[in-house]
Amino acid sequence: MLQRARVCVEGQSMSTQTPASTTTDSTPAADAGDDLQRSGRDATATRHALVRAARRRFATDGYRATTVRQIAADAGVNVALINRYFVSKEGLFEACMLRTSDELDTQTPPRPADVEGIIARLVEHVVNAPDGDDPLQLLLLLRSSGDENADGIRRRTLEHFTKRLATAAGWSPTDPDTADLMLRAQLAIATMLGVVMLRTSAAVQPVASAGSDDLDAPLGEVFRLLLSRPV
Amino acid sequence: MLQRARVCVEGQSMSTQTPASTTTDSTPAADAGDDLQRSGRDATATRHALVRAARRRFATDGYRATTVRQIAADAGVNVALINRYFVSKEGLFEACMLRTSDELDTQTPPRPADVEGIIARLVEHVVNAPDGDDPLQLLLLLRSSGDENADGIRRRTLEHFTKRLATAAGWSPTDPDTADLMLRAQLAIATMLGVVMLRTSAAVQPVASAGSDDLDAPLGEVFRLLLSRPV
DNA sequence: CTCGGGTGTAAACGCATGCTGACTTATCGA
DNA sequence: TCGATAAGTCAGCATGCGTTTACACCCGAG
Repeated sequence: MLQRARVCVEGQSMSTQTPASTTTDSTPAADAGDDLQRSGRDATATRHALVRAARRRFATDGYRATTVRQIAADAGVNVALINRYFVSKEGLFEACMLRTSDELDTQTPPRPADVEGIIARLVEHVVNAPDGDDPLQLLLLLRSSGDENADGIRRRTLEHFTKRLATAAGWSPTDPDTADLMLRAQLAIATMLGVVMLRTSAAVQPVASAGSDDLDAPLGEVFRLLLSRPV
Repeated sequence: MLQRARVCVEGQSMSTQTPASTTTDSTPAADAGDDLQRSGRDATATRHALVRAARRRFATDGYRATTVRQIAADAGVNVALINRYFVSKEGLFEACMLRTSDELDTQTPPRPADVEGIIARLVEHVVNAPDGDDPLQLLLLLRSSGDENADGIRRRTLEHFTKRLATAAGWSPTDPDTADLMLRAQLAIATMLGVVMLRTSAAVQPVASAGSDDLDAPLGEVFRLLLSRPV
């Protein structure tokens, strides 16, 4: 190892970030080449830019098809910095996965339950797939790096997300009546992932060009069927 | 191009195939290394073995992560024969995709409708995912090679499958009451793909180890909700 | 027998990839 | 002001990839 080798998630802990970067959060940015012309010399911003670019590339193109040079170019950063800050390509992927895991955590409630609200948010995620970064992070959960570490994180993230969703829908480890909610919540997640996949990666019609008006109703039905308790 | 460059699907048109190959069809064969110790000198059998091995590799590991040497080793065949018979790795992928497209075609009825029967078959496909070759071919539909040709075939296959399923469920291009069935059929396909993905690629619990008893009911509900006309 | 084409083999080529180590440049406290 | 250290740059290495080329083998037709 070189020096200290800090493979951190650099998530909610950073505060003084993004200098000279106008597109910080939820701007569309359909083109892959933003983050350019940064006024360097800011390690935190550099790491952030790398993770941002990497998440997009990994999610859309997959792990193997993405090259570190592409990521570095997208982030407007020298290639060697990937190895400096994340040790390896796989370390960067792991950081992306951890970040997605954290974001997913903050977006799903820990314990209580408001099934209709949850359903609405799930649908929103799927529908907004082509734009923004939020739905792409879902596709990241389907991408395998082939490495034990990163894929373990991926599996645990999906299982944790499942438990969160099932809990929000009323699952309880003690109540045998809610035992199947775990599996049902996971089927809902599988549906989400499948739809996002078809919409973005494969661009299959008609679902790829379907809007909120077309998708809200059937998706809501499916999620309601899976997550609402039959009283 | 070298000589004639026949990139054929070699599907239903071959009859005198598989000499000295005991495991021809639906044997489990969870290990990746069958097809070995072939008694060479049979181009048809060689092509068949290559496609068989390639489909498994492409479906499980993805296009980029699969190497031609792996495929050749799985098929018990020299690497150069891939280029001889399929011109390139991408040509082999295209042949795999075409074969999947054809098999999917023969398995879905062309016009009539027996929704319950269709649903039962869809569920069967998903549940049997870890074993056999049938469900793996579904994952192939999610894999992108990055090439225009193969990915076009993939998109068209998915769209054709959508139309088949919607038609079987009662969709008619003239009847406006059935207009949304197209999208609903595609959501059903997305659900299938998502579940198979979670079961095989990510091995996420509890869906990965769920059996027919656990999956039949909720999956049937979802497919029925999406495909059955509300009278 | 011999010839020729179909089949399989072995070795290597060119290239792109991930990664490394030595170097330069900016930043900031003493 | 100045040097120590962090931040970034550059050229190149080693490897694995897809592909190609040249060669050996088998077998039926003439």
